[in-house]
Amino acid sequence: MTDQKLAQAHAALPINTIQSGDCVEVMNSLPENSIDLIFADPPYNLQLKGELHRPDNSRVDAVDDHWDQFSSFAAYDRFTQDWLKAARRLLKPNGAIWVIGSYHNIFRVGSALQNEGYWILNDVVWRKSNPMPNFRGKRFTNAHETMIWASKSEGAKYTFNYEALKSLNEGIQMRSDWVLPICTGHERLKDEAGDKAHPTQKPESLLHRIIVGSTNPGDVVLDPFFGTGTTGAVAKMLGREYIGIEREEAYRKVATQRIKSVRKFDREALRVSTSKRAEPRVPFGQLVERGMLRPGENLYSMNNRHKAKVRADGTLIGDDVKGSIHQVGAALEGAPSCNGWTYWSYKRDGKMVPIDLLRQQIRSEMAEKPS
Amino acid sequence: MTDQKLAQAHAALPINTIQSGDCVEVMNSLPENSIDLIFADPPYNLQLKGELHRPDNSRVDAVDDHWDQFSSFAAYDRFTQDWLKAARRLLKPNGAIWVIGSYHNIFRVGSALQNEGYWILNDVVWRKSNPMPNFRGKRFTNAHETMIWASKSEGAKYTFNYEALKSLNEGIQMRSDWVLPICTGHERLKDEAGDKAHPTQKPESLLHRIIVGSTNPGDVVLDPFFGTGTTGAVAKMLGREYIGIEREEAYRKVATQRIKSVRKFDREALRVSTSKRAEPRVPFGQLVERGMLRPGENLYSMNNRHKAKVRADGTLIGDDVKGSIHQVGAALEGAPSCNGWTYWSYKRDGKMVPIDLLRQQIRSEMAEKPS
DNA sequence: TCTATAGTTGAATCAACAA
DNA sequence: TTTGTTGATTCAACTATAG
Repeated sequence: MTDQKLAQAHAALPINTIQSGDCVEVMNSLPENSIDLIFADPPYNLQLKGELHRPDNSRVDAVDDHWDQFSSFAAYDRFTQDWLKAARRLLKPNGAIWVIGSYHNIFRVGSALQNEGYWILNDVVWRKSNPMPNFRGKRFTNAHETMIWASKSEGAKYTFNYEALKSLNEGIQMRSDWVLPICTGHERLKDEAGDKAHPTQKPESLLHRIIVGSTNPGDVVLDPFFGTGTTGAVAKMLGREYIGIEREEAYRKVATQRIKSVRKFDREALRVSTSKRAEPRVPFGQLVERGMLRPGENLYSMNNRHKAKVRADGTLIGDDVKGSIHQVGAALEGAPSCNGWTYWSYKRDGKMVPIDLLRQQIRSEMAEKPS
Repeated sequence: MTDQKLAQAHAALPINTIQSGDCVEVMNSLPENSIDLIFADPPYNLQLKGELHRPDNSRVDAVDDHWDQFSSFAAYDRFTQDWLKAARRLLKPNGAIWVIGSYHNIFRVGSALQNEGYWILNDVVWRKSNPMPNFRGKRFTNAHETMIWASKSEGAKYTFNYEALKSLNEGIQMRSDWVLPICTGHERLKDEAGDKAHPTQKPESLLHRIIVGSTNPGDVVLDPFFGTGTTGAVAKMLGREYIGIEREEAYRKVATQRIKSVRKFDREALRVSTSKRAEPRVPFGQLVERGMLRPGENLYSMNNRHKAKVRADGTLIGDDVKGSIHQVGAALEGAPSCNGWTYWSYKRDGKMVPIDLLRQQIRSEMAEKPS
């Protein structure tokens, strides 16, 4: 499309503004088939009950905002269907949508997307490198969120910048799981009181990948739950146009200020923080789970003076001691610490084999196809 | 539960067998509230040709002859609702279910779970270390599958072997993303022709983690889509009982053969790390009764900022506060709660000794001579 | 200016038991 | 069923302070 035609098409749209009001009403007021990409971070309907404290007795600041309250799944489903319908009307035939959520809501969202005629292209998992732990030890650390990427309909020619994503990933095809840190530090916006401006601000790195991967420069990106405007900020950096919709004035204010201070990237700045991968940590338990060592099997110390039995949970049990490979090794040697990986061997065909060889085997498998 | 009672409860169940037939029919023929864990890997090919059947064994309306998205989803939803309903009837009140799927079906499954009254505990991502690449470069490498872990209902006391899973992960709390390789090599079962016996055989490592984490030895694990019996094989290894249901005779045959050759791990190897919660409760007053602490003696807080006096009835009295070791600790710290066992120390020979050591002493005496 | 240590925080459906 | 008591439980980053 020429610049002139592009300008014409954009003229009917409130490009690079934040609209106030209900997202469905605002979306219905915009022209159909006009948007290239929609990114949506809808309320998750967390349904939190009481308070939660950390083991040090500090209180967890929960997401208890009014906008996350729904009376039932049915009410949440109606809300979801309404905004997805309005969003789909806006999308160009070859446009696409990304929606992010957690297990509280993502299954409702995914079903609604399918029901409304969207065509799911991938679900992508955001694996958080620094999630909040499960303080009471009652469940798994909630260490990821799920994003759904869908085209307007089956067979649509959606945008996918395969090579750009591949180069973002050190030359390897981008996978459906992305390891990225949560939004903290200077990136996390604060209000006048110094508290977080928004309870669920998303990291720019996430939007960077999405916008680079599924739009081209000049495309229009709409975010119906704009919040503090991460979508707008990243879109502007990357030379895309944005339209935000946000009900809360406080959020609109913060977002406006934020985006104003964003500069469009020059080519040089377009590099992405590619954190160097450390050697992946391999838990000993994985050798057991994967059947490389069998529960009940004996391990033998390097000096052949001690032995210990492997248990199903990846701990060892020796004479009067049990614990990790490191703990048991240290206890048997009367040493303050011990590297269990180099201390223990197992027997195969009458020969002693260091368990560290098994770790190396796992590491080499992981190294072939990193994230 | 005693061994005798366990045997009685199991008598009504076809323990350690593979039932043939439609999973809904078979499940409805089993006694309610009898199963500890259900693992399900349901079919998820929505375009599949007539594989879906209702409880009455009638085929779900043709998906292949007149392709229609909505009727296809509706049919899959009915199928899902039917088997989830039958499964929930079977579960003990504190039982749990795991279901695995991909973006094609997992959103339907997750919504159905919530609609049927299950309570989602986590969604867990299986991050494949060696997935098949996306050859055409049109989407992201599909590098994960999603599992949903749910209890029978909200508030149920599901089994979660927190410490065992933490041990499997080298002492760090297990996260909701699991990095495990797909099933290949010797583990991948072949048919007579040398082709893979089943298209979606799951790795044993996956089931190892699930069964160690959410069952105890002797528990009954049911798999309504048994396939080549990974669930049964791992359950047997880990000293759990299994019930498989499978329509296809070819799969039943492979699974039977496979499970026969599996050896159960020895008893000691099956014992896993347990949490402190499982240890017997010791009233603080017992330390006073036994003369380990004298009435009138002072206890000192961990941070050495507070002290309190022990009274003959096992309560403490500090400045303006009296009550249990926990209540006084909480009051002095201005905290909502406090674990008095780890908060207080006493003095012996000029040194501070945590009172928790005295509790451990009592516990070890109890272990020697169980009442 | 650097290093070491202590403190803070993040979309969270986060207890069990006895009276 | 409700209420009160006991007591178990955290990981990675970033920020602020002290030395």
